[in-house]
Amino acid sequence: MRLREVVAAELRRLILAGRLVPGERLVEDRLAELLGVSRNPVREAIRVLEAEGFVETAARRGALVATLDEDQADDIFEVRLALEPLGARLAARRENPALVARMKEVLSEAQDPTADRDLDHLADLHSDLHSLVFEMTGNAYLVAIAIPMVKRGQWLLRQRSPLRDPRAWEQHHGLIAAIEAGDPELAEAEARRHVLTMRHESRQEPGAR
Amino acid sequence: MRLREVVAAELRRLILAGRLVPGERLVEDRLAELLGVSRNPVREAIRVLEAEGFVETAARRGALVATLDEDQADDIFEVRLALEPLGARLAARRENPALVARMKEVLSEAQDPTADRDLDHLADLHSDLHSLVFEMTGNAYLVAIAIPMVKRGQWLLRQRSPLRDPRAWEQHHGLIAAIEAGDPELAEAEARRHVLTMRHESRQEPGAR
DNA sequence: GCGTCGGTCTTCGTATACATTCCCGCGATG
DNA sequence: CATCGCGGGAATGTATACGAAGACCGACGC
Repeated sequence: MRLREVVAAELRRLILAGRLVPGERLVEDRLAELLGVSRNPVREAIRVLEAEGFVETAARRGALVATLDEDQADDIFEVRLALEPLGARLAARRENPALVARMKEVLSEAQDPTADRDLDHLADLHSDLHSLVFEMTGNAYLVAIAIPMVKRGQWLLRQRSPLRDPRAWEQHHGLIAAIEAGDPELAEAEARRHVLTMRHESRQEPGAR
Repeated sequence: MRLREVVAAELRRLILAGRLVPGERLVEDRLAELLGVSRNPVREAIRVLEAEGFVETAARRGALVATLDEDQADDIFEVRLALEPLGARLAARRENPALVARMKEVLSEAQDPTADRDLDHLADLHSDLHSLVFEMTGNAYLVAIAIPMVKRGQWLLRQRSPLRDPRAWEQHHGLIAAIEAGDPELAEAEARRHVLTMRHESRQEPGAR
C-alpha cells in the first residue's frame, strides 16, 4: 500500500477516534514527524481527507479538522435518506451469500453480550455493516461516495450521540433479512426507517459526551 | 487561488474537453512542464481528480484518465436517479430568485438560435444548470458530491452521445418552473423524468463521436 | 518463435530550500 | 490602561534534486 494511503488511513482513524478534535490544526511538519514520513505523503493524504470532508483548509493556514454543526448533520442525513434506501434496494436485487454472511457476523459480534461494549468498536461495526450493504450493490460509483458518507455519519454520531439505542441494531436484522430474501421494496423501507431512527437519535442527545 | 487548484481545474478541463483521452497516462513530469509548474502541485491535483473519479491510479504506474464503460455509466445514472430528484425537491422548497434568474439565463443562452451550436459549450451550460439546482438546495454536502457527479455525467455524454436531443432542454423548463413555483413534488418528478431521458439517450447512441 | 534478461522510464518517497503570508505577542503611544 | 502597529517566528506553498522500486519494452539467446 502506498504511503500516502497509510497516512490518510491513520489520519482518518485519529479523527474518527476523536484523537484529533474538530478545529484542530493539522500541521504538516508535525504530522510528518509524528508518523515518521516526509511532508509530501502527508500533504497528499490531506487532499484525500479534504475531498472526503474530514478536513477543511483555510487559505494560507492549512488544514483543520472539520467541524460538524447541526446544519451539516442535517445535510448529511438528507442525502443518506436518499442513498441508503437506494443501496438497500440494489443490494436486495443481488445475491451474494458471502457478503450476507459477513453482515451476519458483524451483527452477532455487535450483539454479543460477552464482547466489550466499547462504543467506538460498536460504531466501527455499524459502519462496516452499512458499507457491506453498499458493496453488495455492485455499484462502484455508489460505493465510492457512500463509504465516506457512512464514515462521516459515524463521526457525527460519535460527536453528538453514540449509538446506544439498541433499536438501531434491531433494525439491522430486518434490513439484512430483506436483502437476503431478495425483497427490494422491503429492504428500501427498512433502510429508510433505519436512517430516520439514526437521525432522530442524533437530534435527541445533542452534544452528548 | 492555489496552484494545485489551478492545475486541477486545468486538468479537469482538458479531460472534459477530450484533450486528454481515457486511458491516457498522466505523466507528472510532462504535465508539470506543460503547465509550467513543479511536480508537487501536479501530484496534489491528481489526488483531487482521483477522488472525483476522473483519473484512476494503478500501482507504480501512476495516473490514467479514467475510462467509462457502460457499466459505470449505468452506475452513475443509478445514483443520479436518486440525487437529482432529491436536489430538485429541496430546491423547490426554497426561494432564491437570484439563482432562478441565473437558471433562466443559462436556459435562454442554450436555446438562443443565434448562438454557436458548439456541443461542448452546450454541455457546459447543461452542467451549469444542474449545478445551480443543487446549489439552490443550500445543502452543502449534497453540493459537494453532486457537482462532480454532474461533471462526470457531462463527460460521459460527451464520450457516448452529445446532448443533441432538444427534449432534454425542453424538460429543463418544466423543472425550473416547478422549482420557481415551489412545488417539490412536481420538481422531483420532473427531475426524475429528465434523468431517465438522459440515461435513455446515453444508451441510444453508444460510442457516438 | 519464444522466453528471459537488462536497460530505461516513471512513480513514489525523501530531503531541502526559500518566498510569502499569517499570527501572536510585545512594545510604543495616546 | 487600552489600543494600535510592528516585528519575529511559524507554517504553507512551491520548487528542485535524488534514490529506490517497479513496470515496460526491446534485444538477445536458445
